[in-house]
Amino acid sequence: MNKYRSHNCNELRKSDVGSKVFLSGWINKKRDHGNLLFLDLRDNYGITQCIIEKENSKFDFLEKMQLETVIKIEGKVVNRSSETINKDIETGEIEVAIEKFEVLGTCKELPLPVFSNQEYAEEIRLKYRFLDLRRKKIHENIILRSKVISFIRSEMNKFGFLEYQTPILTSSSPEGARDFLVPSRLNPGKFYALPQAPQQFKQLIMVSGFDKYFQIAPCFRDEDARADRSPGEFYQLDLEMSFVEQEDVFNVVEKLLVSTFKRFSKKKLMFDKFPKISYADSLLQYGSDKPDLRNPLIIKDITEIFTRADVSFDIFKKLVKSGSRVRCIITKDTKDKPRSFFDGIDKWAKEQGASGMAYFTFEKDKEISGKGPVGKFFSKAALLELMKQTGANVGDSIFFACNKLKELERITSLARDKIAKELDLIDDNTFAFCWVVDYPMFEEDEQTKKIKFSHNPFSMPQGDSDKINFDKPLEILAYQYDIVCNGIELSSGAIRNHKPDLMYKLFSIAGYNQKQVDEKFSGMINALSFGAPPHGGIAPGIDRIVMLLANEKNIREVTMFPMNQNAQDLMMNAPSEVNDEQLKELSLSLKTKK
RNA sequence: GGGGGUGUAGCUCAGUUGGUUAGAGCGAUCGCCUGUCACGCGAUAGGUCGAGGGUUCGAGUCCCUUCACUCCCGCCA
Repeated sequence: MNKYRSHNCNELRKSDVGSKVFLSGWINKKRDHGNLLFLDLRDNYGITQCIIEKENSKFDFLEKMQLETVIKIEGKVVNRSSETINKDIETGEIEVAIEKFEVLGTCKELPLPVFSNQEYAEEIRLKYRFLDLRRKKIHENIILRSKVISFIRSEMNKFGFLEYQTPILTSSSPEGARDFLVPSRLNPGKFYALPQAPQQFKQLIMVSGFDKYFQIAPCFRDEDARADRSPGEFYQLDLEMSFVEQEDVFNVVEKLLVSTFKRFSKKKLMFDKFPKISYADSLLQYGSDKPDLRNPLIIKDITEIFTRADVSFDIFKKLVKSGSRVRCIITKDTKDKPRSFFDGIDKWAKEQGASGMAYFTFEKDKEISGKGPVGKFFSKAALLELMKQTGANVGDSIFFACNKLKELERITSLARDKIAKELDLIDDNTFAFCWVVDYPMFEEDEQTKKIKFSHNPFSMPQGDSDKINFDKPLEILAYQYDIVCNGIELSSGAIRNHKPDLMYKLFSIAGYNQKQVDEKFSGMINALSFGAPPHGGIAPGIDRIVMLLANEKNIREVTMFPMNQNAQDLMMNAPSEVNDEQLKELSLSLKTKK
């Protein structure tokens, strides 16, 4: 038995009554009755109520003790009478009668209370993160994160994957996010970059013949933060496999995510076998490549209707003639919804920067009619055709918008979400995973109109490499895929291009000549020409998985020591200035000096 | 880089149309209280109303500038 405790604060039960124990922990809460003091002692494991009476010579001293002081108490476990049992804590049937105690760590007046369910400003939570982390909810989130990570490690091992570390100091890459740079002392004027992901290394691990790799890998990207995106660093379950097709990667990841989510959440899984949706279909049906499949609403393209002579909705007809499209969302059996519901959506759409959402409800008295402000513009035949194309029935309503494709996708995607929330169609107690597949290899840069890689330049294009039509690069699809859960992008991956010739060809379309590719990706391209196996992988985001499991909307709630939005660590004061000596060693001088 | 929100006691917040001495709960300090588990009761202390400037007889409140935090857009293969 060690000198601090015989038991932890969640261990004592009725069967321990009568035994003498030592407990150490934090004073979570005191309830002072003047001649009788209740003191809740807390540690990582739980809470034990301790009591002391006036007769004890230590009473006055203990009565004055600050909350969050760390103490060791010595005493006897006693039974609680039935009416004083606390069912909310696991040790609630007993309490410890304090005989002696000792202060192990004093505590100043608290800048933020630990025992409270109040919300605090993040600034103060991050500055005193060690106090914040004592609080129940976040303490449990961090423990959950640890358990999820160990579970994933053990599952991956069971699947035959081995974990390998890859360098943290590596080279800057031209594609993707902004790099964090680290100046080299031994190589003046040169810089390392922190890896945005171990992308090239994991492929090199495959070329090195290791077959199945994984790593809980830190990734560093110098981009602006969001609620679900830490500035600076985050973690991925990075994995890669040799001699595999897309389907092999899917099988591993599906098994892993299903077992992880079933183990760590009570929510239902909508699919054990994740549906696959092509990128093109996803944009059409959901307006986004991150579809929330809990939402049953589907977007349909009804542009053709607006070319009919018996449709007189002239504003839309004119826009359609100049290249805009019309897309709609059907809501089931909404004929009795109040006018305010429909106008609310229209008003909301305008607030989102759209020109609004038109709507009407399909009604039938003797004949089909469209009830609503713009229903009158459609003939009976047009209405019937519209119902046929969209699957709408009498009593259903239609919301539609007209715009250029990209903007139309944006607004219908938002509307799909908004309408579903208004109608309460999304089951918050469900996880709906899906694969988004068949991403295009290239896309056109909106500003420069140049062709660029749409995702990962190392992805394998689909089809026989002899037969790919390189003259129409925007039509080339890649074996590139994403996992989406409840509208959140969890990860993306690909079957990689392991053929150097094909790689040069694809890079040339994106504007890199052979020499540039050799320079920028020397490690990779060199390796691929020495017998590279076909391989592929994926990298699910650990932080977002834990967010979903912990039901948190903010990534900082599942991160132990996060930085704030300006990428500062308020507790450690990072980043900080360095002295001239350090700069000199690194051959650096600062342009801006305060 | 741009847009929105917030900023008042250690913490969480209220503060009316611009009006005289800026409030509450929790916490702190002191006192009372032997069965609480958000214990209860009483008292006391605690404020550069984020900062600076302006309008006004008078500003927490209105205007301008600025700072911090946060959410979003851009960005993030």
